[in-house]
Amino acid sequence: MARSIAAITRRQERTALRQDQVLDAAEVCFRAEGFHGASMSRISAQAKMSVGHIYQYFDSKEAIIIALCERRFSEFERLLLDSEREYRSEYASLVEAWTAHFAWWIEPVRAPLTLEIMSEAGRNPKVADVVMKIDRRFREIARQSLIPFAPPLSEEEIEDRIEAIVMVSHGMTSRMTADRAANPERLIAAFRLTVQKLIGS
Amino acid sequence: MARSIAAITRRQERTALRQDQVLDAAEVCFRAEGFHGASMSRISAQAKMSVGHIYQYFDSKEAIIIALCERRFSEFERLLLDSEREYRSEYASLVEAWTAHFAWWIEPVRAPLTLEIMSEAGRNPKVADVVMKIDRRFREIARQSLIPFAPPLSEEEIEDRIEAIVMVSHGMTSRMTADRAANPERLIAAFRLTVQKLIGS
Amino acid sequence: MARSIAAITRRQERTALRQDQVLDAAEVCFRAEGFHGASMSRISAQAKMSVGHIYQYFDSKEAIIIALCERRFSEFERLLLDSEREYRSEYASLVEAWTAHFAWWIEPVRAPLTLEIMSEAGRNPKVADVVMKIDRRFREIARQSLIPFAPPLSEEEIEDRIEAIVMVSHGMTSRMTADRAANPERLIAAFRLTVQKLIGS
Amino acid sequence: MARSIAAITRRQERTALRQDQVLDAAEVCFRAEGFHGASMSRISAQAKMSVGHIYQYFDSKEAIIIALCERRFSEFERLLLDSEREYRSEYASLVEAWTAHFAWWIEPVRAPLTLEIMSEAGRNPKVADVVMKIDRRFREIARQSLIPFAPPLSEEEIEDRIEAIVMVSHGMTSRMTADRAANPERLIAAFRLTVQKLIGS
DNA sequence: TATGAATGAGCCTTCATTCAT
DNA sequence: CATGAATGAAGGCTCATTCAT
Repeated sequence: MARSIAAITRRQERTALRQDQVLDAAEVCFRAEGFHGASMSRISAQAKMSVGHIYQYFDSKEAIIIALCERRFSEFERLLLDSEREYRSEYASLVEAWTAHFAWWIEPVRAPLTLEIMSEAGRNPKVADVVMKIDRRFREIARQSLIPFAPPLSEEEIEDRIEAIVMVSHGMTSRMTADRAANPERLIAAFRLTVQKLIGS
Repeated sequence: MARSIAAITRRQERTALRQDQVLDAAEVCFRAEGFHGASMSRISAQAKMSVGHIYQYFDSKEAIIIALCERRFSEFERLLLDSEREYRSEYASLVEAWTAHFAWWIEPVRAPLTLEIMSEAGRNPKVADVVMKIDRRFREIARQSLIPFAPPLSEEEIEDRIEAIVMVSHGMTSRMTADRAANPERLIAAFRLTVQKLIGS
Repeated sequence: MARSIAAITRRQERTALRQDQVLDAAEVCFRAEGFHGASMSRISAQAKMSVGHIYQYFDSKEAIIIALCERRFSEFERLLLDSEREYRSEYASLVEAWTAHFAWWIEPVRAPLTLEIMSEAGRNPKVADVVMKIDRRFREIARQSLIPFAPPLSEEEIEDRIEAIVMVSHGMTSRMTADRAANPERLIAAFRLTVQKLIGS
Repeated sequence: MARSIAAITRRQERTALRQDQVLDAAEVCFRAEGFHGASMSRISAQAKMSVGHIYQYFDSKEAIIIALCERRFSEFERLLLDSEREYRSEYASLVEAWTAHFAWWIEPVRAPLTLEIMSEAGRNPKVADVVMKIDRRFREIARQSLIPFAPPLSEEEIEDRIEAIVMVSHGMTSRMTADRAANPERLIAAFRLTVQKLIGS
């Protein structure tokens, strides 16, 4: 029995490993060719697995897309939670924490796929759901961080500020992707400035 | 002779008409399925033209994509130029003018395709070129509008502000596309707030 | 009435002119791309006529192919007849006359299309008919030229020699086309040698 | 391990089998419609394989054409080598050996495709390369066979004779293809006559 | 006479997915 | 568990031909 449980666990681990192997490959392909441009056969080559084998871990190409979105956002969520504890209700610290988070988003290997996800969310409800989930999650956390500054701010003012920050962060991703010449540091500087202005006293 | 000139003119008009007919159809299809998801045969059905006929006006599907990007951006440029004259160096007027412009961007029929364009720009240099052109154009205009506020602002501070505004505007498009539940008015309110904070005294 | 006849004549001349214009263009295109590879639209561009206009002179692309074959062979026939009178029953003169004729065939602009015609004749009965006609015509003439040498040759021996000469001439065309490095003069030398050996005493 | 090797071998055999299946079908189609007239879908029907499957064995239609040329010529080369040993420096034997070889070429299922290959070689460098290779190969062998007759012949005279023989052989193919009424035996008789005259004492 | 706009069938190729091994 | 052979629909694009002007 105990042995059987161990076996099951081992199997699950292997499955998780294989899935990541596929997702890593898919990420590379999707980044280079987009969701529609990438092909299962190229993904399988990149993953060094046979096509048939991939279908043992994912029902369809779309399932890979969804899983990739989820993985992407759960990484971000982990990042968010890790640093949440360190937030103090100090203005400077908050600005820096957010700046750091969104710097993560625009790392050149990340931005293009994120944008592809947002674009796909406009057509594919499943993708839209994943996006909406992380969006809500981030706003909760952001709200908690902003409440210490609340006294002078109405609830609505807080929401506007959060929306604004979400928008700039999306915008960074977009600029980073669309403009080969974009300078990440400049984008981050502009981001920091915006956040400062928005939550500054 | 006069007749021949008239004939040529008429032909040019018809060509322009047909091209627009294709671009309109392509816009609908691309919005619904993305650049790569849409098929020439569906575009041709939407345009009520035969596939072959479309190829008399555009060399390839990619050429349609490029033309669509250009059309999109030239509309925006016209909007920009039309209102440029009305800018006064009044703070309120400037904020409102910009808010109006970017409200144009996020009209629900427009945003998804814009995001698709940005995403495609990350892979397709030709699309990236078109995007870069309009980006530069907008920044020039924005710079002129911001100069009256310049005294207290260094050149670098102006550039940061422009970059920030560009980012929020991209972010509006992204949010509008990815979040079916997004409320345009809220997005615009957040946009206005950000601009106010950024160029406010 | 007389005027009407003149008008008709003029029209016929114009028609012939136009047809040649098309055939010249088709020859260029067919040489470069083969019968199937060449397109009516490219032929029309080369001919500096509209597609529709071409269809006023030829019923179909196939009709152009047939007409081209006929023109090719009637040129050759004219060449043949022109020099027939000069044949004397002298051995040297005959060899030289034939060598000259077949040198005409392998001029680099001519050979590839001839081979294409032979290949097409294998599938297209109409083309085969044209080929057969010129073949018969040539053999008649050749037979007349060989009769002076007849005394020592049986009818069958004459036919074998003619067949052999026809074959070498086809072979020149094939070699000239398929081997970019082929040296026309060497081919002609080999042709002359063969003819000498065949009809030599 | 042994099993794995056996498996690999079996796979290779199957691959070779499938490739031949495709080449056989392509040969039938190309013979009937030419390289450019034949369609992949018709080839796939003839091969009783799906189109997609064919593309697992050949990169493109052109690759099939090339492979077919190579197969054709390697069959001929094998024929050549097989009988090379039997050559004796006897005149009669040589004439008969060559006659037999070239009789192989003009078998009715073979000639049309050979001619198509020669025609295609005029446009397609890859095909031209294959043709040139077999041509060189044949000439080497022919040269060796002729050397015993060399004493009275200069090197140049040998080359002329070889060229002549090559030409007649191409010519047989051309005649066989273009003239439905051509009698193979007559063509072979004419071929034999030519060879006799050329290498006869 | 002359144009080229218009058609849609057909081209080569690639695709996501299934299944025998 | 793992492979890749197999499918055939669908992809972008070109074609010969017709016809309104």
